[in-house]
Amino acid sequence: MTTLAGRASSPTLDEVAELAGVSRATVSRVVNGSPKVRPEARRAVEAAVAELRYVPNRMARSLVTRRTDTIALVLSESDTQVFSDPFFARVVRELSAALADTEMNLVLLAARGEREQEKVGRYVRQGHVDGVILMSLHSQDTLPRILAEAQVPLVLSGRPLDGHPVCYVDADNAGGARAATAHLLVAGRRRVATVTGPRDMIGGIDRYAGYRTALRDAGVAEDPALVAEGDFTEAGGAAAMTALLERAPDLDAVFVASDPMEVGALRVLRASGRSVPGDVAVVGFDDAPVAATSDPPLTTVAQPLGEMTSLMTELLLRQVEGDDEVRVRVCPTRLVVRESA
Amino acid sequence: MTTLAGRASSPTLDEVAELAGVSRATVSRVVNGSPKVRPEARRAVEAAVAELRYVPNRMARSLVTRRTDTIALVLSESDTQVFSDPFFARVVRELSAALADTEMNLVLLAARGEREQEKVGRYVRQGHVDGVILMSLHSQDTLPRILAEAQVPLVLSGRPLDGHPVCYVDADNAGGARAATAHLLVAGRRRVATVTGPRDMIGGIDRYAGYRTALRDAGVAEDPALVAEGDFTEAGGAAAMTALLERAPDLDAVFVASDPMEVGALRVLRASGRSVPGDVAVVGFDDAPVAATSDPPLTTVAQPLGEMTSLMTELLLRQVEGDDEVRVRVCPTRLVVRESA
DNA sequence: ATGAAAGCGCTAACAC
DNA sequence: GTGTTAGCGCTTTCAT
Repeated sequence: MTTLAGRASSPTLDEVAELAGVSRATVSRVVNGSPKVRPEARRAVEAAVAELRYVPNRMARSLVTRRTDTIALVLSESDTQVFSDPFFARVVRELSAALADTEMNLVLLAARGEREQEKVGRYVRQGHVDGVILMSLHSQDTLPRILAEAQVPLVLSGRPLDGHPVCYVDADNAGGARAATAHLLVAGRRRVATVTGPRDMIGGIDRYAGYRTALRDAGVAEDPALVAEGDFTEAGGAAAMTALLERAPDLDAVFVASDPMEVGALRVLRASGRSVPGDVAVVGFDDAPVAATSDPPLTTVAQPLGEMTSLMTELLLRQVEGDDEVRVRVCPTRLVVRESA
Repeated sequence: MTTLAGRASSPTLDEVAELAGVSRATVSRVVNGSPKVRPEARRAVEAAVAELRYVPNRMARSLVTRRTDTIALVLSESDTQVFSDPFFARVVRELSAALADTEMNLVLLAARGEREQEKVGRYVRQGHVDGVILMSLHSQDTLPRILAEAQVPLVLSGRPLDGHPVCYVDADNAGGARAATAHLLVAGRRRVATVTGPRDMIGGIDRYAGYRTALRDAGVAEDPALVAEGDFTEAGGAAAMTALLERAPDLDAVFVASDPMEVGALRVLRASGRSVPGDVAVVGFDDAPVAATSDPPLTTVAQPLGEMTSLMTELLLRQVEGDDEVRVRVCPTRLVVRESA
């Protein structure tokens, strides 16, 4: 009992060493799993550790190892609520899964607005984390630059808009959009519209580019009346679809550049009396399996989110281990045909 | 240029001291804003800090101060996606707002499943944070106990189900539900149904209790056919509403225990051909301002989320400063009448 | 007002 | 295999 008496502050390595009758170094070896320790001594140390409920002081350890064993997922946005986005929820889940077997910890940092972004930058520069995975959503974001200058291992989720030479993992958004659009054209659709994402997000840009490529490939001229910009939200998708129906009532297909927007677009489409996919064929970009709940299941472009997140952690951990190389990965997307359009 | 030559590792206090021509101690004083330093020396130090881009090493500082200046918001859940919940998004926003003027940092820790919960427990015990705000959603959660035993400053969001003597901030869920139900009864509604939350969440329990209290106050017997359990999601609300309409087609009012559920319930209600609030009056519990987007605006019970989060940080920071007292706050909820039911 | 010096708790050579 | 020792970068008495 006396050993736990002064429980004001937690026990140190020395106290464990004394109780176990060995030196600090040996305790350290046991705690860090070094094999060069006699089983006998090891047991004594383990007993002492258990009795004192010893937990190593991270600050002391990090001060010498220069490692914190934690990485940050930072979410940079101007004002919108990333958190409500099921896509983001999935990324978090996949990331913690990827780190589950590691002894790496994952912390989330939210940076809305300039002040918070600077706070996050400071946090990172002070050495709280070994590396960061950055989800920066809009082009005018300053955080990518701040973090790049902080000299901290960094992996971007999504290709940076400014073409900065930085490590990133992206989905083949253009390829997926192209495949989706081509699928509609091949099925005989002649008036293929699109609900795009915002022009300042890489996903919106690339998916629109893919749509255009498919049209060009098929020798179809682009009709501005068939293009409406959305904002990746359900409401935005509904608004864009409404605009499309007004401008081009004869459209017979639509490629919707995101999941939530697809839900909104479908609602408007059905409310207008059109049947799906009878009158209008729809292909959506499946960020997260939201569409799976829509009825009936539609053809979608699937993102390999699991693969992407494990690649991001791999690339990041490599940098943490000292790899200087700037690596880039673009994961293939694939068209999942769920009905005959 | 030579001063930035070896930019491999960041500059230390000594380097700044040498460049400024003062001692480490003085640099430390300047960096920490001590007033006991000659303006002249201060300027020299500031110049050196700027030139070297000096940033204090947090680990070294924390090792001696025993403070990290960061608190964690930990989200404990078994499997559901808290992240998709707009309520949670609002809490995060309010919390960072409350800490914006502080030099406290906020990190989010997601703990899904037992393994991650233990990882979070370890993270906290190792001294990475000065305190934690815990959003534990289900009753069988082990994290509250783990953290309580970790001796770390702790504030729960929501009253703990097991009545453990711990600091927490809660909304007056029972009072709000009671007011909502009473409002419906006073308006002359005779068949007041309810869509409850889960039985293992404090919010679900307390709001159901409030509903029952209101019935008892009015001398109305509770009818099991008028009670359906939801899961706080939109889909769950829709399912519960469907069940209610089947079991009690004559219901003329319903108290819905959460925002997303209200959206689902309204959809079902309207699809059934009933007018709202003509045929069926609806009052929902407004966790986040989702209902504001529903049409028409309905009467709701509003939670003072801003007040709650600032109370949580206040209570937590007090503990960090050494306050032992176990304090508890229950914030009043208020009925916002938006239409004549 | 400033500097010298003593640690904070830990890891990592280095000797034995 | 184990102990001794020297720091990691910082704050904080204590003299001056």
